[in-house]
Amino acid sequence: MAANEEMNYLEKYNIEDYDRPSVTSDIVVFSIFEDENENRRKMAEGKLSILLIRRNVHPYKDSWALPGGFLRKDETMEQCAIRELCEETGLDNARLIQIGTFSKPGRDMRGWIISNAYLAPIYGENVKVRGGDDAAEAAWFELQVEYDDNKHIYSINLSSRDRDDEVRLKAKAIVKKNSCGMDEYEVTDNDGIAFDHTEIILSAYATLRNHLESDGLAYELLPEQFTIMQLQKVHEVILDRPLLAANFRRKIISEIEETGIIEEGKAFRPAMLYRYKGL
Amino acid sequence: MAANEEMNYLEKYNIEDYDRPSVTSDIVVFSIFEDENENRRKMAEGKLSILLIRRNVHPYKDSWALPGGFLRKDETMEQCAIRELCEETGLDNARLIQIGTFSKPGRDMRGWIISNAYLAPIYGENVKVRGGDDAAEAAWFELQVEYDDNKHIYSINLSSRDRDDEVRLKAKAIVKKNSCGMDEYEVTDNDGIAFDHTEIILSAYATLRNHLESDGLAYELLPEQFTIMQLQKVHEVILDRPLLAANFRRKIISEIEETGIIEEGKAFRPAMLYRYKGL
DNA sequence: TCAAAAGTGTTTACTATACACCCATGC
DNA sequence: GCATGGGTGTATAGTAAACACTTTTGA
Repeated sequence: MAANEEMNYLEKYNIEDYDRPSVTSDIVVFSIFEDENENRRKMAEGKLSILLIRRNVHPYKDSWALPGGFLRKDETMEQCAIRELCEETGLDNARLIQIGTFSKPGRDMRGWIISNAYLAPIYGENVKVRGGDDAAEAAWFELQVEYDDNKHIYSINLSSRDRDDEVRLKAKAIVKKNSCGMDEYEVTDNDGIAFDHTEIILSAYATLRNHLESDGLAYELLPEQFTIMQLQKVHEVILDRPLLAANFRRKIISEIEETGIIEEGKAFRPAMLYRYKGL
Repeated sequence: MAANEEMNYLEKYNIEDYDRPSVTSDIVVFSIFEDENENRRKMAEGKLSILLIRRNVHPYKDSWALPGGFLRKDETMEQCAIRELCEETGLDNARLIQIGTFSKPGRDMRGWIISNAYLAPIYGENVKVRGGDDAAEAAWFELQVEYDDNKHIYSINLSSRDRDDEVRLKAKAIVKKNSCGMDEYEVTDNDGIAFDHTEIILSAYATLRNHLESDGLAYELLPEQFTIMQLQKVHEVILDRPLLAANFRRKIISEIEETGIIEEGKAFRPAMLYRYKGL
């Protein structure tokens, strides 16, 4: 009886009667690339970078944007993000962390479009990036974030890697608590970053820093086998401060294990390679 | 020129061409209610409770569900959640924490509907709850969550407060890591909880525990002025373990301040009332 | 007087931090 | 030899946990 009634109801129910938004995922793909090394005695420094695509369609044609795309009917939000990430990088086993929902009315001039944003830390050394259908090209940008503690202003600088013509993008944003106590970024200056992607990048950066130690994200940015110093450099680049090697070793030694393999070819004492125990 | 070209493009662009989901917010409203006190010498114990509504429309007619509703064109996702919370409780200044996106195909038999879920810890002592348009009634349910460490199974028990006929809801779920390393709940048993709301409640509970200390959520569950022991009871109920009063006091004393007012009327030494300094 | 919370003091263990020191390597 | 990272030891400071003890209240 009740089941019958329910079936009747569902048949009459037409979801088209209500206004609906388009839903997208945007992904902030992080990777760390080693600089060219001028001094053989020193370890290479790394730069935190994110993947951007240059749009070849309107709106924001020729601007740089985060990779992402529309949610399809047969997939979850995460699967959508994984699919987009895979289209862009070929990687299909990355870890994704949800950053939040971006839904401010007017954020996309094409209409009512909301975005669920994710971050994906990857080891990008061997990854070939390629643009999707609405992108002319994809490129890595070194990310530099500065924070003015007094004015609560974040400045971000992005500069392209591996391109003949260097591209530089800049933006500034003020952090505020919104009406329900969440951090929110209000962009005040923007040079070359499409949509509200500055806010998404800043949120992703904050989430990456917060989840770095508690969630083992640093290991995603390294190959499966790595030295402790490589792991330390990842932490240093993301936390943006130097760490003491002796203390760092003791702190993380319990969550990694020796591979037995010893690194060769460096102009200093060779190090053991470790792997993540996976908590 | 370029601006003109962009305008032309946007005019031709028809967002209706693409398939779109309906988007809702669901809110897990937490509150702690003191039990009746049989012993005047003891402080009342509290029970963690959540707010559910009984659906009076299909699907899941007569089942209990989380309050929530459809996203409107002129609001953000958070504003949608605030609006729904206000409709249900009259509160318009609660803190909301985003739990995540629930988007599994088929999660709602009415069609393609995805949900962004939030949690809202509130001080509910004086709040009158009422159902919205698709709800026959709203009621508080005491929430009890148990975890089997070996089998990775969560059991949740909900039992109604302040109702003539006691309602009991139950469910079990297995925790797994999904393909991108996030925790996911797979419901194995369910008695009376609508949609995938068991998963949402479990995610909310985990988020509440995780953010309790780092984010000052405990203060949302108390009136503006409170004793340290009241604050400790909130922590104890949520973390589900006893704490030592002497240590707890020292741990949180730096984030609260004295009001100067001293509690009266208890059958034991009166306590200072404090307020949250707000980090 | 008594039970229970309010509040202080103290001991012990653990963790974070800083730094001194030796080792191993390629140039 | 020497600069640099690899790795160990150790002293100090701060925090967390456990517990003993005194104070204050209403019944």
